[in-house]
Amino acid sequence: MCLHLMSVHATLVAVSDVAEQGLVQEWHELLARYSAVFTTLECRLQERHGIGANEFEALERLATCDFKCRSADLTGAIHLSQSATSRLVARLEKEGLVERALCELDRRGIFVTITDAGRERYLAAKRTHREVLNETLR
Amino acid sequence: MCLHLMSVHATLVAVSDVAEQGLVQEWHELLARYSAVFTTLECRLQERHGIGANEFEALERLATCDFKCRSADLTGAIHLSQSATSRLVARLEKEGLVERALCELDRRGIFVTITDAGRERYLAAKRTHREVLNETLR
DNA sequence: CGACAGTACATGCACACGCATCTAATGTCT
DNA sequence: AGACATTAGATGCGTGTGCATGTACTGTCG
Repeated sequence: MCLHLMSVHATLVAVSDVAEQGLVQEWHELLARYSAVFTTLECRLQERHGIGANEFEALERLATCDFKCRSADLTGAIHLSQSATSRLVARLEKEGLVERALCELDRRGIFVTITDAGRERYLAAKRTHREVLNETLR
Repeated sequence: MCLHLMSVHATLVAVSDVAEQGLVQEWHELLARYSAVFTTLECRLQERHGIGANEFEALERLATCDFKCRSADLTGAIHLSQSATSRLVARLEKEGLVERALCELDRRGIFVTITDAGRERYLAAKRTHREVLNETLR
């Protein structure tokens, strides 16, 4: 009776342990995968086009979605904090790849628009980006 | 004839575009997934146990693999540069969670071993860690 | 043995990040 | 209209990171 309960308990523990191990393994694979892709992207985009992986994501967003892109929208698209996005936009602006425009309806917000130079840089970097994804995702 | 070639070309472009879009989408999902898990881990591990997600990975590695854990082994296990690993170990040591021991055979290297306090901290944090994985991985 | 390349880890440096906070503008409630 | 909470974005600050380099040690070759 007591043994019976113990074995049930042991089985349950074993089952949850197995499930847990699977979860941990999944996380480690996710981490390794992410890490490999991101590092390679960062490296190759930087050396060929002078922009980081996050900068590229922002440019891509701006190049494809074009209108109604407020700073807050970018924060949602790329996975960064609001402050990091703000500085990211500042960097891109300093490089002349984007422009900040006041939003007349809500003068607290700003519109971020991509410049011609930004679009050009994006199109060039896009090839490298896809190339890296091809190499590193499976 | 010319039209025929053009349509073949157009089809090939379309096919490769579709494949490319799939790859991009896969990358965005990977990024979003990683970001959600890591951020939550970082946040909850920090507030409950005073360690970051990378610190936890290092402790887990040390707690389970125990012997022959050189600093370089850690660099391989967690996805950080050699210098970041060095500082990570320094932080853990300052908190009394690990110890650095000289390696007699090769006096350039060091062995990193987990302390009792470190193992205790790890076991406590492990629950939180698994909990977060359960919540955020699907 | 002595010089010289290679390896393991530490460290100076610049920089990107998140958190907390600030500023300016908007909405809301009386 | 005036006071107060809320929101968008900027910024000071502390910290973690990668790159380049430094330091100590090992291995090899003449």
